[in-house]
Amino acid sequence: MNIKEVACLAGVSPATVSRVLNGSKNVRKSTRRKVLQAIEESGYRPNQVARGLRLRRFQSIGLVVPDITNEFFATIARSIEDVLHEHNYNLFLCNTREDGEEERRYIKALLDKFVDGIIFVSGGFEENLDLFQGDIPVVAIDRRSNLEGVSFVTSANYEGGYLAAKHLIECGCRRILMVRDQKQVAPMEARWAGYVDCLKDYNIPYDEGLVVSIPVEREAAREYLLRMHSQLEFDGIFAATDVLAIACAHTLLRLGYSIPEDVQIVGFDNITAAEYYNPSLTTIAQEKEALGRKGAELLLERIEDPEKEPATVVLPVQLIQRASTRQY
Amino acid sequence: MNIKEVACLAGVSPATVSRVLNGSKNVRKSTRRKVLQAIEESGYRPNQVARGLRLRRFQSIGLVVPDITNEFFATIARSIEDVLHEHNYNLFLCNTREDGEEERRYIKALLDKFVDGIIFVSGGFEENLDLFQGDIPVVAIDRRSNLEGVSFVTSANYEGGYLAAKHLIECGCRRILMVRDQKQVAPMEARWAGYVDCLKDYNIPYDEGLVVSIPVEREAAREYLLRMHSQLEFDGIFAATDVLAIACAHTLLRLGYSIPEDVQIVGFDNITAAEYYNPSLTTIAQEKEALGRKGAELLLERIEDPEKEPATVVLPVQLIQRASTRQY
DNA sequence: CTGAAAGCGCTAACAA
DNA sequence: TTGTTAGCGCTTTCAG
Repeated sequence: MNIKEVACLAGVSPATVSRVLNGSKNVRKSTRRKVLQAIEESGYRPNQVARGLRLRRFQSIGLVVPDITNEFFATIARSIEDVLHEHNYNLFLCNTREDGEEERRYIKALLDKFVDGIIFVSGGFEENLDLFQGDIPVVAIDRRSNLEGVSFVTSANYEGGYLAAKHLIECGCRRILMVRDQKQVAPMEARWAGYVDCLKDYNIPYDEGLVVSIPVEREAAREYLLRMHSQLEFDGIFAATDVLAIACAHTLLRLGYSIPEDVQIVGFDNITAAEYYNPSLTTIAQEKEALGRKGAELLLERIEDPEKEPATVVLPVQLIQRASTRQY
Repeated sequence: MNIKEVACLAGVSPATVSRVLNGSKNVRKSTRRKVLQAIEESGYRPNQVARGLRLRRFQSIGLVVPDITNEFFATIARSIEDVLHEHNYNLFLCNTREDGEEERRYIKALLDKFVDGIIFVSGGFEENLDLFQGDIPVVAIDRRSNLEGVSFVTSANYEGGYLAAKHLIECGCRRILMVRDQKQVAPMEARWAGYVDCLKDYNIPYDEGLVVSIPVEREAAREYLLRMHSQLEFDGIFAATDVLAIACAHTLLRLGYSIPEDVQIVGFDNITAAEYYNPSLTTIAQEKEALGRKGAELLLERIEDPEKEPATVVLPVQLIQRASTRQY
């Protein structure tokens, strides 16, 4: 069933059907009624591929994430999808498995498929941004892009790092281990910088040996602590993600440490598991929903109005105090 | 840059470029070389929307899930995406928020966009399956569809329920609370049936009061236990999902119970949090990766060869023993 | 082995 | 207000 058949059924031309479909003003009321009825009867649904080819817009956008099973990315994906759905856009999901090569391949495939825009939450492969030469609107979430013409939504990571360190210090910690991603991506650097500056403000000497850079994987955290815990002297941990924080806590508990008595821990992200872990995890909460939502809104605005300037949005973070640090 | 321009550049017709692109045998070697070079030079990439319109295949499939932030669904989504990516297919993500109406809307939108197939992991709204009248291949994962022509991949849920109950009994439990989804979807019914049959086999009387049906939400589990724990007599819990199991454990620990000393708990799914929870959670593991992978493979097979019969695949489950039950 | 031409289903400029 | 027509970029007969 295509537009021509519907036109026949309604006794009008395809153009008129198209007009009705697209809400053009220039259709007589009685004609519109006829057409709508024909559509109803026939159960006709316009072919969006044909429409996309003609309009060079496909009412769909691409989302590039490193790992959809990571709750942080999944939450962002969901809120993006919410916004898109409200606006009748569809979402191509691209899961890059943290692989830069794959990321490139994906971006290319997306461009072939005529996506109207791309949201990019991916993994610090800034070189890949060369691929979109201003062809279509792009929004980067979380990890910065220094590319012209790309909108950017992120959390106040520096403030978060500062806040985490401050809280640990106020809870009595003096030797704070920072467990961070080895990748030098912007959010990570910012969290680290906040931690460093906070120590300085509180006159606590910065010890490079207390900063450990590892892959953001449970195994890496575990392996590191098993190997090093006895040689390290620390009374607090600032883990740059909750996943790392929980892996650290888990390992330390196994080793016989008490939390928060021997070691206090602060994470980052406020994933669901943080609340349900035992002991529940003090953490710096990001507004994950808002990250996605805002990103999607910025993208849609720029799709509808290409003149619109790219924007940068920084969302606040918040300390959520739970049982892995001492009350003060 | 389109096929015509490339053809010009190579000094051939668009048809020939198309032949090269699609690996047709009927192209002289030297011509092929010329064309490939022109493609290379121009950086030409075929427009997949135009191709899709022409071929009536868009090299993309739709994935319908209730909630992508649920690790179970996210893992399935990732493994599906893996398979699709290998075969150069793209994935439309549809997150229905457990809403039957939305699900309908999504399915329609997918069909408009000419997806070549649909994978359906969604929420027990079987009435929605009427929408695909055998138009395109459909695979249902996890929740059964009794529709003709739909392939089906699921885990051995009955066996899992049986296994869970058996383990608790062998660990000494006699009054086993089953906390289950109130929705009467097939996998849930099967887990419950396994539990019931196991009790029978071990001559333990079935007490209806020990089966609690609630929404699969942390809050619901917590609220229920807070209200009922003192009136209920139980020494074990079989929670029909790990999310429920962890919520139960969390609540009981708060109430002063010890796990596994006072109450032993078995979950279902083996999500990551199950291992990292404290105490770590004994659970029935599903092969989540395989669910998605197998589903995607079945779908692609049927897309490539529409004659292929729909298949049903049941994947095994496995008891993972951890600290929330006693050794025996 | 290669090219010309038609057409996938839709929209938009132009004519009537 | 409506219809006619051309064409989005591709593939595929059919001729040559």
